[in-house]
Amino acid sequence: MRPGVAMKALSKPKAVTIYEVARRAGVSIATVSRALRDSSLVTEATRDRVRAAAEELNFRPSRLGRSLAEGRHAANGIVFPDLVGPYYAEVVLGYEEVAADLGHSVLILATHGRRDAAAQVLDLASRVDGMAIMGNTVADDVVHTIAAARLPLVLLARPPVAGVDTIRTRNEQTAAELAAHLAEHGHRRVVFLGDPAASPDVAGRLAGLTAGLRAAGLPAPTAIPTGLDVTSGEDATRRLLARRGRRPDAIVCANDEVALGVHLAVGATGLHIPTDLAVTGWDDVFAARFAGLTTVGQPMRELGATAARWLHERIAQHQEEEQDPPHAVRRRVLPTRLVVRRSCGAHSPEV
Amino acid sequence: MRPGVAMKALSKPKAVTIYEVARRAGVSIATVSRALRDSSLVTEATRDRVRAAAEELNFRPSRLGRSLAEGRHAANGIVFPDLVGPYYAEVVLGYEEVAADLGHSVLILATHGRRDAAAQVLDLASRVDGMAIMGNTVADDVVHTIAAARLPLVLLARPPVAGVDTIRTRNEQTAAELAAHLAEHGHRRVVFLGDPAASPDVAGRLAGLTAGLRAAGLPAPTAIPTGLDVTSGEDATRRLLARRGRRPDAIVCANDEVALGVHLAVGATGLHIPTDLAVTGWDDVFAARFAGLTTVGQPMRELGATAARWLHERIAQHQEEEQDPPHAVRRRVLPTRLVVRRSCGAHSPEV
DNA sequence: TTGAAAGCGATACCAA
DNA sequence: TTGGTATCGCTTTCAA
Repeated sequence: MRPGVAMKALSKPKAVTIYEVARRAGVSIATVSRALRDSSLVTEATRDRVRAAAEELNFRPSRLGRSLAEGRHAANGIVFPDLVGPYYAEVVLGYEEVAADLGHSVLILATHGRRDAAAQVLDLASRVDGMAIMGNTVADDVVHTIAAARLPLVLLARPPVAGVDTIRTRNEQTAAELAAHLAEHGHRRVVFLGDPAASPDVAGRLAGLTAGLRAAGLPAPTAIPTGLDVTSGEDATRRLLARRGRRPDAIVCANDEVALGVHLAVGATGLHIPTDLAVTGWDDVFAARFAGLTTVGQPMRELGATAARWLHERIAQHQEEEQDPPHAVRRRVLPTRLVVRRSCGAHSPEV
Repeated sequence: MRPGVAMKALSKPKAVTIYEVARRAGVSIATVSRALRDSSLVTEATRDRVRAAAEELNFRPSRLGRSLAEGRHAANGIVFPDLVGPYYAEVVLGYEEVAADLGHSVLILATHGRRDAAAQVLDLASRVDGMAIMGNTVADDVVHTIAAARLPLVLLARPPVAGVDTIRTRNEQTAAELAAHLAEHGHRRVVFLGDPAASPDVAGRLAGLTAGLRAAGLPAPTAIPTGLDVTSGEDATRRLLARRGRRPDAIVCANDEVALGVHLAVGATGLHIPTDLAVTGWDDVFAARFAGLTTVGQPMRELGATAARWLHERIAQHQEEEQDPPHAVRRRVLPTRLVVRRSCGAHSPEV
């Protein structure tokens, strides 16, 4: 035994290819390919022989070779701002589950507000047969670029772009309901915590709130731009309560984490929710239930699942159809529902 | 204008390839490749010409072509059971963030307890340069198969496998601390809600609890196999409280969702936590704070981040090094910490 | 500095 | 039914 040779043999482990299987089975690579893909064009005997050879060599076909030849990735992607908080995780979960069932691998990309997000999204585009893009992740021109390249696309929780499917959840209308509810409970001075510029959803909620308050004969809410996490909610609340002048009697938050931050900060001051101050959130995250937070529930799982389903259809159409007229652009707004708990001053025992 | 031709032109949109860029720029494809990848082997003039041509044609290099030629995917994967609950989402987030920073795309795969999980994982293996596998997703033999194929691998929250890196969080020791804490508060009759067979983590927690109680001179806990979600916790609690005989005075749960389920079910009976019954969870999810739940915090983000970092190192080593001796197998157990809140009977004002 | 051509690992067409 | 071979789109020697 020559040690030098043994050493060499271990370096750069090459994967087993279809050629080796062919040689071992004594057939051509074409036959191997057919045998392994259950083509009816091979004798049972040959197929078994090939199978055995593949088995012995522990052959796993290269995805790259396959995809290049087939002209498809059998994978698709989803782009979201971040995975912090339950909201995006739920959407991604709904997406992954459906996509996997439909035979696609799933690539995820969290942009984290990075400046080079566009480049990352473009890179992702080169790895998939289609992708879903959520909220405020990339600018419209990037979406246009990708759409122009004819990559199947679905937009989530984002303003529509011409020619591209879009799914959103209802913001304005339910926010108006929330406003009406607050008005009924006698709240007059309403503050909104959230940055409408940060996300289309937030903007919609503020718009609906404003409209709802107006309809109840109340003044527009004071909007205070705030991040979407707990800490932002706490900080904003501390600043707000430290201000001189009349205290607001209701704080409507852009999402539940902010509202829970408010909850914590208010608790620390000795003020009581909802007696001294009403607080509401949005999303109905798991924790909202335990904090008794009035909020708005939205079908996050379904949002992701629908996106995956639509995307699948677009991809299938893209790959199969020869004639051009693609079916009409789809738009859908999923319903949301007001979830009343203690924090808004209601006295229903609902939990 | 001939409509027929125009129609035809629209079907099967072919992507722009390097050949067209080459033709347009009046150079060879080799030069295009070099120019676009900032090789020092091209004149500035040529490079600019190529760049311009690429720009005009809106050329995006094919990932498949590139990867096939380079022999790497520039992508890696993470396998987890599900994305339900905050735990896995956090781990995946930590993973994605680091992996993206290191230039890898991320493929996710939730096995959802499917029977064909092994096949899915094997498929994933053919799409990545390395992968992280969490908890109870696939059997050890699948892990062995993948490891044998020399695909870089990191195991998460899972018993070690020979030759493969593993990262876990501390279970036994902290569970024993928890037991001691409960004993101090005078709890004697302890029930454990969770299925040790379901996950190595759960088994570790039960083992630590048992050891801790024994050390305090108390009998072993009664273990009731339970799922890991809220509903399972509620159901188990209802059954437990309906049983005749002495009620337990502490329920230790395998994770926070179960504990919060207990919380809800107990609340519905009119019993009071912690006066009538102590309850503890595990994970310190966001909601635990608002439910006043005593639990154990673990660094989920860091778990994912570390996995991504280790995997990156393994991949780099795998692709670059010629000589064989790979560096030693790594094992790490990340620390966890007891988070005492109201639900265990402590009277600390901590929130 | 540039170009021709040999891979990379499959699929699928066309003959045999 | 099988085999030979072109093809997918790129990277990277090897020559010029």
